[in-house]
Amino acid sequence: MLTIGKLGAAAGVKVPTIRYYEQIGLLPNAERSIGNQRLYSRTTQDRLAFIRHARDLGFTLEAIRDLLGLSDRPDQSCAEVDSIARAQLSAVEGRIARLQALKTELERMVDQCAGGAISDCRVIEVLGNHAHCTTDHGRDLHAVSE
Amino acid sequence: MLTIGKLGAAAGVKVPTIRYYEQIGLLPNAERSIGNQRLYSRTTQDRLAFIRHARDLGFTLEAIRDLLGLSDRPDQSCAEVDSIARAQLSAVEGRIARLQALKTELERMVDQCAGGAISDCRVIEVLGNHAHCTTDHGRDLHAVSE
DNA sequence: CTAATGTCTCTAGCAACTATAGGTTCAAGG
DNA sequence: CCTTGAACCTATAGTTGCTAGAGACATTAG
Repeated sequence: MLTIGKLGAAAGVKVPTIRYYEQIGLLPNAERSIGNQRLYSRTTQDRLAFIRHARDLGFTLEAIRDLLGLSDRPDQSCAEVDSIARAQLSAVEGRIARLQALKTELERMVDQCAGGAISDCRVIEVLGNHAHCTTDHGRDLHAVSE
Repeated sequence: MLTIGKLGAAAGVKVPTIRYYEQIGLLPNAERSIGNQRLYSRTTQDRLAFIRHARDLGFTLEAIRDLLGLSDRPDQSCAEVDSIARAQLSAVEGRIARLQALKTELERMVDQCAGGAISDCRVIEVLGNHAHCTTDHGRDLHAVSE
């Protein structure tokens, strides 16, 4: 059995984050020692590693909750798992496309900066006027990963 | 003079967002009508357009605050403006690289899914074990744009 | 004049944590 | 055995950039 600190170190997750995951029900309520400290088994360590890895891949906690629920029913079809993963993939692809457009615009901006006074600054100029942009960079809502 | 609703429509910013910007000091306290409603001039409309555009390009509100402060001193060097823009560019570039790694991993995951039962599911398997990954996708903290 | 829409303030909520405060428990050293 | 310090506990508030709601006042169209 591991203490919360050891578990965190092992999984690469900070201690308050583990308590937070327990609080929102992603991790089961931990067993407690006589002195009321949390104790974790191998099973929980695996579960936390799963969560951590999925977070690294940009899945939301809600998606992870679903994936964990599905992984607890090993005899069912993995169609739903697949669809969650595909949704995540296409979210990532969309986000890349958006960022590419931003990158183009930002490059144009900084390339045009001649290093003079602010009154002539292209960056300020461009920011003040969207008509200077070549790409249709829209809004980038809902980041795929924190 | 525009009411807050007209201003929002003109700039593509929602009304509560405008009030929020005023609250955090990004926009000056608006003049008021006799009935205590906010009234906006052309100047404020430009300022809001600037903010909106910079947000679209992924600048944080803090960065925008700095840019606005700088743009109010037109006779100074634009070196600082340039450095903020370059920082944003490199943040975007880093983020693209990260997302490319995620994309690779997600594609591998979903490509390997044969559509069988969850017990054989590659997605669950890969998520449970980082050793299956080819790329070193780390953590993607601090999204460049919300 | 009335009804509908727009505006006002204030408060709370979202994701996914992180930080702080003030207290308890545990393991090691003297 | 006792003390010190690290690690743990709970509970609450803060982060970013908004968004949503409640309940009251202002404005405008018919």
